This record gives sequence, C-alpha cells and structure tokens, in this order.
Amino acid sequence: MRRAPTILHLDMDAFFAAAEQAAKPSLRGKPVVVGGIGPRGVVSTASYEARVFGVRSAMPTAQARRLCPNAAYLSPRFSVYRQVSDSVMQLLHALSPLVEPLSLDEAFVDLEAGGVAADSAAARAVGEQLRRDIRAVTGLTGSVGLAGAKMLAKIASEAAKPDGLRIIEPGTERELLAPMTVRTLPGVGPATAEALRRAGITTVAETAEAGEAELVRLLGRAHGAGLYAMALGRDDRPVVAERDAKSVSVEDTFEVDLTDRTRVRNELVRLAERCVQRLRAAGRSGRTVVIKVRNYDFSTLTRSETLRGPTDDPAVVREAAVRLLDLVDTTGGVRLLGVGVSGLADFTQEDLFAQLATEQEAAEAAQQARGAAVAGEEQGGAEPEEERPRRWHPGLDVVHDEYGAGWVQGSGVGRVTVRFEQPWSAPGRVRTFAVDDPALRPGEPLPLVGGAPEPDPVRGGAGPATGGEGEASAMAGGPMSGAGGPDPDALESDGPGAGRVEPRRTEAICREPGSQKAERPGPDRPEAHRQDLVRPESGWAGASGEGEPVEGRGSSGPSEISAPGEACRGS
DNA sequence: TCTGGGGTCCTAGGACCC
DNA sequence: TCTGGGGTCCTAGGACCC
Repeated sequence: MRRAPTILHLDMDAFFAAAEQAAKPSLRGKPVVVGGIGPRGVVSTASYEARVFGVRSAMPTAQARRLCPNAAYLSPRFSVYRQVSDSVMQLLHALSPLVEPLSLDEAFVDLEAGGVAADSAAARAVGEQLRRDIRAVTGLTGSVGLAGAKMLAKIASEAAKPDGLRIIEPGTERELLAPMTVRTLPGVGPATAEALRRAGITTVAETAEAGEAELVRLLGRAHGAGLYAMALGRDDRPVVAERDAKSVSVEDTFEVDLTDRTRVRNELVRLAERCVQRLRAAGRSGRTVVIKVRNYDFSTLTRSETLRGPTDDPAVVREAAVRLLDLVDTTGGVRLLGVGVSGLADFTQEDLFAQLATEQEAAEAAQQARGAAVAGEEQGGAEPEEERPRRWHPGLDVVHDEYGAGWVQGSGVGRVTVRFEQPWSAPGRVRTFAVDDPALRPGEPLPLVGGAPEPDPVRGGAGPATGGEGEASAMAGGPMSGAGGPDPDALESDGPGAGRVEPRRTEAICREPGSQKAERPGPDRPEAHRQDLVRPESGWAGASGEGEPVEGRGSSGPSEISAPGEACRGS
C-alpha cells in the first residue's frame, strides 16, 4: 500500500457498444446491445441507453430483447475492438513501462514506476490528460480510478463511471469501504457472498470484524486470508507487465443439442484443430489436453490427459481429444463442446522424427483428399469458396458496388438490409438487397476516427447520401440491379443529424444513484467472444429476420428507434 | 429467463516417492 | 503390526473475472 494514489485503473465505458456507436452514426444515443445473436446468445455489453431498460451483461439475449425490443442487436467485431484497444494501450505505455492489461478495455498502470506522478495532484493531472487523449485518439470515453492499491483503483474507476475520474486517498480506504457490500471486493461472487451471508456477513466492515480465522474457516485458506486483507484495504499486489498465457481453449455452444455421436465427434475434431491453430499462432505448445462437455441439462464435465511432452501437433491433440470423448456418455444431447491445451511451453520436445513422420502423413492425407476431390467423390460440404459470408450478421461491415461502405442491419427471408454510413458521416440510410446480390460483399472495418472522407467508391455515381439512385434490388427473387425509382427505405430514413443525441445525455440518465453499483456482474463485461456459433444448418437468420425491428425489414431499423423512455417502456 | 467464450486460481483426493 | 509425514504430479470440479 503506497502513500500516494499512483496506481491507475482504466476502464473503457460500455466498450463494445460504444465502439459500435462510434462506427455507426445512426446508433448514437440509441440503445445498442452487443453479444450473441442466436437463440442461446448472451449479452456482452449494453450501451448506457439500453441499460436504462434493464439490459445487463451476461443476460440471455432473448431476455434483453423482451426488455428492450427496439435496441440494435449486433454481433461483436473483435478486430475493431482490438484495434481501438491497441491504441489505448499505447497511450498507457507512454505513462509507464508497467502496464497490466486485464482485457481489451481495462488495464492497471503503475504511475510511480513511470515517474510521471508522485503525489495525488500529479496523479489526477495524469489521469485527466489520459482521458482527454483517449477521447481524441479513439473517440470513446474511459473512466479512471486512482489509489494506492490495485483493488482500490478498480473500485475507484467503477465509482467514476461513466466518463469520470475518482481518487481514493490513501488513509481513507477503510472508512470508504466499510459500508459497502462485500460484493464490491474482487473475488466475491454469488457463491462467496451467499456463504458469507449465511454467516451474517454482508458488508466489508462485517467482513473485517469477522477476523481472518473465521473467514478461512468459511472460505478456505487462500480465499479467506485474501478476503480478510482486502476488507482491511490491504492489497500489495504489484502491477505486472506481461504474463504468459497458461492455457488455450476453444468451445462452441450449439443452437440445437447434438445427439448424433458421429456429429459430436466431428465437431470435437474441428475444435481440436481450431485450438491447435491458436496454440501455434501464439508460438506455444502444451502438454495437457482437456475436453469439455456440457449436456442438455447444463451439467458440465471435463476430461483431461497429460502427454509425455508438450506438443503443437494437430493429430496428437485431435487423437487425445477423441480418446477423452470415449470416456463420456453423450446420450441425451450435447449443448457445448470444448477443447483446450494447458501446461504450455514455448517449444516442442517431441522428437524430430515423430514430427517429420506426422507431417508426412498429413501431406499424404492431403494428397489423397485432393485426389478424391478430383475424382468427384467429395460430398456436399465443400462447395467452391465464395467471397460472400454464409450469413449476414447484424453489424457486419459490407461494401456495395454502387452505394459504398455500410453495415448489415438485419437479414432474413432471402434479404439483407444494409445501412450505408461511415463513422464520420451523417446517419445514413437503409437499403434492402437479395442475400445473393453480387454487388454486395463483406467489407473491412473502418477506423473510428481520422478516417478521411474518402473519394466515393462508386465510379461516376453519386455518393450514398445523395439519393435518387433508386432501389438496388428487392424481394426474394434474384438480383434486380439498377432499377429506377425512389427507394422507399431511403424516404423513411433519417435525414442528416436526425435523431442524434449526445451520448453524454443518456449516460447521465443511467447514472441514477446506486443503480450501477448494486448490480453484478458489472456493467462492462466486454470480454465475451464469438457468439456466431450457429452451425450452418440451424439457421438463425430466418428466425432473427422475422419480425425483429432492428434486424430486418427495411425501414423499421435503428432509424426508428425511439429515444430511451419512449419506445422500450413497458413492453 | 434459461443461461457465451476465454481465461485464472484454488481445492481435494489419489498415486507415487522418499 | 500398525501407521508416519511431506512433496509432487495428475485429475476433476468449482468460483470468479471480463
């Protein structure tokens, strides 16, 4: 515990949702929910406008839709968030060599080690400047906590949200923490809180009064002792720059439980290969292979096997995974499968000959596969590689030959609805195309700031905002390009600036006393991941396209999203 | 309401060794 | 003949975090 508040914790505000609002002008000031779009999806991040309606991180998306049917529901675009995160982390590294990232949107910084602040006033100045810099570089807001210990800095940034800065002065922490719920302390989740509650402990003060011995008795050695220290405001953990990953894993939840044993096996093999790809990309190898199986009833089990030495050989991992699967009863249905590797090393100890042998095998197998393909023996699965995605996820970046850059607002019943706008443009308008319209293809994410209004990608055509080009195509039939006539969607779309609300205003609405802190999991849990796990045949697109205000149907998109307090109320 | 994906750390029991 | 401790490794599960 230091005598000056020189440990800084930065937490970006509603990170994923804020990034989407920055990228999509028509969504600014509107409720936005980023997360899994499928029937089993959960919310990663809700914008502050969506939180007004009770939408929270980790909530099933289906429940969020009931609470706030008019929000924009978007799949995460991790490449964009990573890019923004990198530029934020760069700003942090300018302050100190000791930067400890906790996730894409969160990090500790040791200001003392950086020599940029030795007292409270200096720390505040650094924190405020950092917030300005983040805004200038990314267009997004972040909240800063400053204290003499990590735990307190994190509590401070939470209290500062959104778009604020808070200092906990060393010496004041016990008084400050005393009345707070024990859930405030890191490491206290639902189970620990319940165990403590049964012992009559609900506040931090009561936790401290209970004493270390009692807490150890209730919670076990490590957890009890750690919690006792935290309750006293004691936390000596240093800011640690880089930590090597200890495991790599991938998992998929299926839209419909898998019952066919062969299918389960095939999916597991796919996962094993994906896992090894990630392992190799990280330049690592591992010794323990783990599989995870979640059953139809949500019961979950793991099976693991430790090899004689570390490997990054897909065949070795795949075979271990399949062996482990043989130990598991999957009758009744499998909801989720996962494959992981732990016991990571930086190199492989497998003997060179074995390595060469498997590579040769793989080469031969590939050769055979090619032969089979040529002979026309391949069945259905491997259709020729198309440039278009199998599904048009809401939020996906696209480019249209005629209308330029935009993003998918929704899709279904053979159509895809696109809003043509860029981060620096006015809110754009919506057009609907056939899903197989050849003029429409996936596009690169655009930078959130500094994107020069590029020359119009449309050769000789008017820009997307000019209007009058007519409907591109429509209806479930094939592409009907270039027909004239006004675009009905365009007529109903936002004019420039319409419906624009300064984000700050609605954030303020959300900032009701106590409304944030009482809630766990916290308001920002953007570390969720691929939600687009739907297997091709299960087809969420039809489901989501039908009757979803944001995701489909021409004009009823975000352009018609009402301000918070109007539309979403009482549905 | 029906529960994602990617991680970390801890506990506990059994095997095995000294 | 009945019963040591301690250490390490492996496996399984659970809590927690974002």
